Amino acid sequence: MRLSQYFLPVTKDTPSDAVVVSHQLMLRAGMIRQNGAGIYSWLPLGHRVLKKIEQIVREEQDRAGAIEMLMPTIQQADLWRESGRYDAYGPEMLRIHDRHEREMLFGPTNEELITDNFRGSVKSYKQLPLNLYHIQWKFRDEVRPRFGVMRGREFLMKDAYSFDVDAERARVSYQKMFAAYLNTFDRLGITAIPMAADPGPIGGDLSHEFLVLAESGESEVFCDKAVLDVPPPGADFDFSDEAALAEEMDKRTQFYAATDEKHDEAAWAEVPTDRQVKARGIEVGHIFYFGTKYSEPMKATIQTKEGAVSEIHGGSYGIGVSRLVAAIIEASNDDKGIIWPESVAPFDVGLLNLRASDEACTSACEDACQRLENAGFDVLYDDRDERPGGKFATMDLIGLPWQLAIGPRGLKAGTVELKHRASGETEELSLDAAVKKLTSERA
RNA sequence: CGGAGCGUGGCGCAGUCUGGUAGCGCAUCUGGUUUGGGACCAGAGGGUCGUAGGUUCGAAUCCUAUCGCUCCGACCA
Repeated sequence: MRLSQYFLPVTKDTPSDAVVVSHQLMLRAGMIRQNGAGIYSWLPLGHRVLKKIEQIVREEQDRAGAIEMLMPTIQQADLWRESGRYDAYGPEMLRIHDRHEREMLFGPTNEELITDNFRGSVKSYKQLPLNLYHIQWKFRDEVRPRFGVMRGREFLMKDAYSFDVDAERARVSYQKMFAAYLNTFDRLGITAIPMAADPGPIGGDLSHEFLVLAESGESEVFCDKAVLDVPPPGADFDFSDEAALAEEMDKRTQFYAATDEKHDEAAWAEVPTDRQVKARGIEVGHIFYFGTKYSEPMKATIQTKEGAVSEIHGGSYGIGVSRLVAAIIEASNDDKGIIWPESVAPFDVGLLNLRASDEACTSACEDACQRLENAGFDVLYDDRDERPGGKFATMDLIGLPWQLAIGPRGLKAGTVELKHRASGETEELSLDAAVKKLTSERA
């Protein structure tokens, strides 16, 4: 992509409305633009990141056996009446009317809708277990939206819903999502700690929030440092191995980890002092088992092997996709700007033409661009005829993993400048060597 | 919803107290000089001061109402 033909409205000044670093950087890097409180347009650069995160989330859900579908953003009120949540949900749910004065709502979540989809088609235990998910925009009329897309009113969420024949099988479904979440966040380049959460009406131990440690986090968290060192299940993990699934969960839950809501001073005191981590965290995922909470009022039943009619046991599993964009930035930035993990960077390489008015320099850049793109890299090529200073600053701001700068001075010596954004390491090498290095780094 | 603050060109701000019809920096456009880490010179375009009333000869400035945004608190991916 040529920067001269792209839409990347970066700014030097920080908009005064933004107080947290991720919000400031997203505005400055031209990723988002505000429309109203908690409502944002995703500009091209932000959109690319959003889509990359979404894709990783999708791949990991698929790997864990969940099946993607898509439910509408606007729903009829009927189902919510049936579940009893139309009244229970409160003003956070945006209620609207269509032209016939029918009561509608902009979905804040989808338990009702998915349960309705399910009960209409699934009648037998033979069709279980089932885990259906979608990645869709939600709207919650938050009392106080803030921090940019961190707490927006409109936000993109992955929500999965599991259906099982009984509580025991539901536990396995839950553990699959637990493991999938660990892999997902790992691939996104962040450490998200699973923490005991309020289990809701069913009780038990099956509710966890996943939190990324960051100063601007909205929750206070307490955990045993050891939980941070447990490696993720990994790409080879076998989701059909139930013993391994249970173990992945146990490996972490053996250590103390809780948000302020669930904090237990007595248990905390037992954590060795040198391992106590007290910090702030951003909730990026939340999973819970809710049993028959929806299947009961909505009569989502199946026939068991024995021929009995039984309510299914459900769980739901959310990941805040749009929030993750901000969370990743919170976890990875410096005074110059964003530092994207390679997996979610909007482009792989920023190519800087240091002297666009120079024919030799420009043709060298074109050549480099072509070669990198042929090698499968997404390249953002700054081909504008401008002085170099601003180009470097812009590239640092938008935080692409690699910067390749080509100018007449280096060309005379046969070299280009390759900089690794995260480490700041810069080296002068031939274009061939640079392309080779990037290719091998990727592998 | 309770408390605090703010709305002036795309962005950051000054001007408001002490009314006299709008200014600065960045960005943008033109021409020129430049070009290896946010250049310089000259020129130009762009706002009628959130909106609506009111007071006044005259309102960005005073009064009233209203809309919006931000921050702190209670809730959530």
